[in-house]
Amino acid sequence: LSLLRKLVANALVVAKQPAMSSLQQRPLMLKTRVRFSVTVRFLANLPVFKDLLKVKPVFDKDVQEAKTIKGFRHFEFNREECKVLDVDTPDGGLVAEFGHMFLKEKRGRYKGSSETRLGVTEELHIIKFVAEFKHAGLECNLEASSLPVIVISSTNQVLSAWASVMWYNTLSTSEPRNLSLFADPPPLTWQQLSQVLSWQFLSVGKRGLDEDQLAMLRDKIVGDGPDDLVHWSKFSKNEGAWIWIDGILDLVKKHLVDLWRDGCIMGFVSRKRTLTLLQEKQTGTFLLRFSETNKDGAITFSWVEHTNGETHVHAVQPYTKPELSGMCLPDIINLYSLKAETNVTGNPLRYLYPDIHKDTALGRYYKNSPLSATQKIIDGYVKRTNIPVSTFPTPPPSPPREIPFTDMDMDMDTEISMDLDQLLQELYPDFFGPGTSSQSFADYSS
Amino acid sequence: LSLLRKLVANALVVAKQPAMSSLQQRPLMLKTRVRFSVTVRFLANLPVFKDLLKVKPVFDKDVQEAKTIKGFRHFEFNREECKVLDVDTPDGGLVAEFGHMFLKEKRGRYKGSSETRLGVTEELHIIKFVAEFKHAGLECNLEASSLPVIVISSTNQVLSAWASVMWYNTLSTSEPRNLSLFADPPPLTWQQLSQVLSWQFLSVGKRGLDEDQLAMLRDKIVGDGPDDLVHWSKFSKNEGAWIWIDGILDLVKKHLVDLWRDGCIMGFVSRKRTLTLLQEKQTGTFLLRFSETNKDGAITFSWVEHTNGETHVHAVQPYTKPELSGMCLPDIINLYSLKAETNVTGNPLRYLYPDIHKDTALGRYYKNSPLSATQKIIDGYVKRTNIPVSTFPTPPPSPPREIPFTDMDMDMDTEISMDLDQLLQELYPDFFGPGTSSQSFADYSS
DNA sequence: ACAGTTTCCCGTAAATGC
DNA sequence: TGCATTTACGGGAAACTG
Repeated sequence: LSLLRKLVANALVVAKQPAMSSLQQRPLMLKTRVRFSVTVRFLANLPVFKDLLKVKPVFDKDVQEAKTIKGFRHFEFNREECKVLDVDTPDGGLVAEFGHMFLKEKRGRYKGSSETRLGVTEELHIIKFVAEFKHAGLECNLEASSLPVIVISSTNQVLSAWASVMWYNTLSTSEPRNLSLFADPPPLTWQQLSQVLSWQFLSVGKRGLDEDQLAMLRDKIVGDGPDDLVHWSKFSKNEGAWIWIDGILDLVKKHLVDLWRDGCIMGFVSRKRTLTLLQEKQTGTFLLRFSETNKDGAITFSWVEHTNGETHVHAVQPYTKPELSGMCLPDIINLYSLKAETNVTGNPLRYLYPDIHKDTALGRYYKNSPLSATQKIIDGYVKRTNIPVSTFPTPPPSPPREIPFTDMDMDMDTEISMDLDQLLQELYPDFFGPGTSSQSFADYSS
Repeated sequence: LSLLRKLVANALVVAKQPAMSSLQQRPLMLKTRVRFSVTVRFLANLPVFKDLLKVKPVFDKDVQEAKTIKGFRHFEFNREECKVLDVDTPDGGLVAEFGHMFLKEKRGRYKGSSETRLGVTEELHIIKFVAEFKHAGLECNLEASSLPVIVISSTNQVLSAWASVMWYNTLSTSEPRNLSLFADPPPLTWQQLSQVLSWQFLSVGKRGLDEDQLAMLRDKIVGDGPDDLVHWSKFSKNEGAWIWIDGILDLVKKHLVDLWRDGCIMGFVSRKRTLTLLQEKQTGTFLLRFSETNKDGAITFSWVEHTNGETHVHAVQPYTKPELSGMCLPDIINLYSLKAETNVTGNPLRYLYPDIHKDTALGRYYKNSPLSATQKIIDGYVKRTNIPVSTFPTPPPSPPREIPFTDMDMDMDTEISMDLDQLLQELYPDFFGPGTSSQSFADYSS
């Protein structure tokens, strides 16, 4: 999520007449000590007022919350500055642009006795633009308000600030501006939240979430509670859904935009459903799904194998962002190999679910193109590629496990995994003996 | 290279008596807008003076160069501040510590008519500490000078600043302090430079450079000129030796400290010498050498192969820092495999030059330990490793080429490589036909 | 002691200046 | 215009602070 650095106040409103402002009701995000610019536009397009209107930005003017919410932070601009509204060249309106502005915190937070206490990314601030208008004995005050602003001091707060943005935006389509929204934040219906989440993927990856993906998310986030409501604290808290989804959004943005846009990634599918879907398909059918445990975004592929009348579904250890920096997912899929002790190697991945040949689905994304593959020597050096290899997993697939957010906890999750490993060891002791996988390639010329 | 952030002025000298200062003659590096601290210590250990000495740091006081060298930058401290010398708790000396200081550039460079023009990392500045001493009618001025200071504004200048530091330090062991050193910088003898370079490796990797390594560097840097002198402009310029060596230092620091410290890396060996050394050894003998073309530090391995009475020496495409972040060099060596069309795979690397088995030399650094390799499934996921693979390079090794810095130029170098490829293609057309290296693994279950 | 919050600063990219 | 130098700021980590 890149920071919004351009704050545009579209309206300068005549005092006491809060007309206009057909603004989208979205809060903005500003980082202290980072430059931004604001443009104020006088919507009444009257060049007559030229040179008569002096505008000045004021932070949190008349904001009640600043004096009632305990610990509410105070900020100020780097400089006190007035600007005269001038004619905008293209369309002739009156504008003033404040450039090179930044925000710094003023010492002395409000230490009221109020019981409400907000996290910094739950504080909603306002930038007001005030202007005096004096002409021919007439005198009146003009005021225009920016959208609500969330002020952060570090990029590590973008995550939770963005959660606030989404929550506020969704609720503000129905309610009027409420800067105390997070003092007692209303829940969202799943219908509302799912739409917002889908938009995030649309915005980052040019494709929203489909019914199946949303259904999986609904199971994880809402569970089978009595109602369809998602509560703010549950959504935004450390182990909540948002941190996980945001990690995936970032993963998509950095490494999977094309694949996601073209619908190659099923992504949000439970293990259980993966099993159900794949076991009916032919050997070599695989699908891509996001890790449900990795908080930083990770993706794995699962594939099905029918041998000797048995059906196995396997899933590879999820790939993380640093790993995908080394090799893109299509190449990984293209090169992935299984290795048995007998040294027979092969790629178990053949058809992207439901039945599209992997080269048809992903061929256009391969970086290791056949062309460059013909060059075995470059600049006198022997070329090389990394081949992702697993040792042949003949044990059956792990039993599916569901991890609803409602009760999710990393420690518990780890324990489940341990039990699972133990179970596997009991069922298939042969596969857990002392192995030699890292040495079992035939030694060269031996 | 991490920035030196602690500037310690050990001496406060009575005016006109530049005694003491058994300081190492090393310039320091300071970055504008980055905090540092200075401690001034009054070496005459007399607590009698307590509360009588007020010290104040002044930047470039009385520095002639600031007024004679064209474009010389001016700086000032973030605040004017005097401090009273106080008793230092442990040893009873008089000290004042200036913390939270930083430097910012003052507008208005000196635009003298002098013909000398220095790069910013060639400017040598001074911080002086001045004190007035008044007692019983007596009055005198005390002054102490810091070591020379190189002021940079970005970490991208550390590279060339460090070159200046080395040059200055080497020359200052014989000459007195000379802030105009780089106006007409004297050359260093190879003897001097080689010692400095060896120190860099000692400092970064706990092991200096041996005779063979220095001989190779001498060939590259001095060539076979009439004398042993290395000139500043040649050393520090963009295509000079330092940028290349610094890239290697950084590579060692980030990914190869252990290997370097234990002497596993021959590193500075020419291609020609690599050929000579390896062709006498048994098949599977390899050595590690740094890339001579990659400016950001890269390492490759060369190995020898005797088959059918022919001897071939091959070198793998060099590994860069980002690649080594994904897998450490010992693991790469341990897992490296050659692949022929017949699907026979194997690791051609067996003995670290001269004849140490690779597991003996590198085994302790393997991250993919046999223990973890026994686990084929983790948390229900199939484990995986990346195996670095090359397609069998049957053509003979590339003809050795020497790249002396004296005439080195990247463009030319690239052309040489192109010619080399063309040559290889003419000699061994079979190996440049349409290949299938990325698909030639047997397809799973086909 | 600790968690939420801010500062610090490297390293890269972009902007600026000459 | 190109190169030298500075600024900008994301991101990770340390420092702060109640």
